[in-house]
Amino acid sequence: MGDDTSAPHVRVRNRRGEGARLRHEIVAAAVELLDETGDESAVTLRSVARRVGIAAPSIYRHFPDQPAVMLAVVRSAFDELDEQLRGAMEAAGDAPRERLMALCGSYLRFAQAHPGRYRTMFGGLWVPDLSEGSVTEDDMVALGQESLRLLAEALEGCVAAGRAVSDDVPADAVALWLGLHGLAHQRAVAPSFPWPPDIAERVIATLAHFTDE
Amino acid sequence: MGDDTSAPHVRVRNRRGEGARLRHEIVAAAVELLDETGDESAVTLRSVARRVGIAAPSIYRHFPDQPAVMLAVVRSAFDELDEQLRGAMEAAGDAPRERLMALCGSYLRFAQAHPGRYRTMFGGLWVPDLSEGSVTEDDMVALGQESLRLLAEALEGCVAAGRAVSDDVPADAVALWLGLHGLAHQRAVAPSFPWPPDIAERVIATLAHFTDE
DNA sequence: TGTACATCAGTGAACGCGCGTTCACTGATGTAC
DNA sequence: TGTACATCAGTGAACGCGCGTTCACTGATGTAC
Repeated sequence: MGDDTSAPHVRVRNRRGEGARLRHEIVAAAVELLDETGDESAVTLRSVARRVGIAAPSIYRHFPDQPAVMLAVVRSAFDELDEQLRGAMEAAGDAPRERLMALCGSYLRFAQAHPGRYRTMFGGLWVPDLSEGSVTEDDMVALGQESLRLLAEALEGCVAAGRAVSDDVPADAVALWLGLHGLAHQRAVAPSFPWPPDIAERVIATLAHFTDE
Repeated sequence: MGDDTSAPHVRVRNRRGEGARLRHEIVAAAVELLDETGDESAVTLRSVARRVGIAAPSIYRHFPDQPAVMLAVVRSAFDELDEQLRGAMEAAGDAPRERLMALCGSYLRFAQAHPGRYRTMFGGLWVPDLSEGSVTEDDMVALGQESLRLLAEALEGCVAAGRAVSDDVPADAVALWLGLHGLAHQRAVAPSFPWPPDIAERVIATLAHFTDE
């Protein structure tokens, strides 16, 4: 398990103009390593290169340095989460409470399906030294914003329809997200904890302030 | 900042029978490094040795290997958290709701005062390869239990006094702890996030299911 | 239609570094007689 | 009271490793004429 010897993997070199494909392969391989090991320090330029089947220096044709690869990994993970959340909301139809529940369920499912990625996205440890290097503060601030926005929107929908109460929707959306995050994160870190079976519903229903009927 | 050259620091060698003192110095230095860098991968045997002012191999007189040092660090962090929580509850007097609020406030304060330590305690990344090495699964299961127990106890006190409602105190205690953890963790990771000023009270009061008056 | 050439994708060898760990050791401190 | 000796706390040099990164390069692919 986690054995690199399984993939000598003769690579076909990309044609001219298609070199950018390698960029995607690099990010995909890094995501694989993250999911398999659950440890961002296992995502090194050399391990990624081995996984892709290229020489390590080839990565420098596509990324300025190692933190840039990690940023691309985290970006793609957030993109995937956002996409999954939007898909779940669309599939849920128009009933506001069901939409919110679908959103929350989808969020938790993402974290359970990809614990290593989730932990890295929100773990804060991959964050590079911002004072130097290729990654800037601006690269990072926007990252978690979209999922929180969707949550606030769904909660607002419930409030508008009288299915939930709130004196401050943005603040309650943050509170709800914190509950989701606490559960998602801790489940990713300690899956063997004796979780109460209804813990997700308990957290969500409470923080959403659903009305009774 | 974070410059090791500042401490050449002539050490006085311990007398016979007092060698165990070095053990505490090692753990304390590791905790310092963790608090300063916020990065558990900065806690290496060599960096700890530099900080203490000893040669790296000296650590092996007191710990079997590197993961054992990390375990000792995390253990001591949990002990400190438990102690702080108990102190806060004692200082809070007998009113159950005030006791619970003091407990939650103390928990959040610990995380804000030591973000690096908090992230490491609950981040799950320092966890060594349990299949080999000196750290066993038993070493780990008990770690977060005590603070959760205190929380359940305080919540039960509120319910018994009619200051909170719950159909399942242990489960609601877990839910409350998840909210606290989500807030504590995310604040440690992203302090620059625009937190609503009353976010802590909002999370706690909601998940505690306080009764109205 | 042929050919010289620029470009592009990727390589192989090497660098210096910090790491965990091992080994045989040193020298001060206490103790048995 | 003196001294030989065991023990204890800690050391210095060395090992092999994987890492990020640099450098000069190779050879296939497309393009200008």
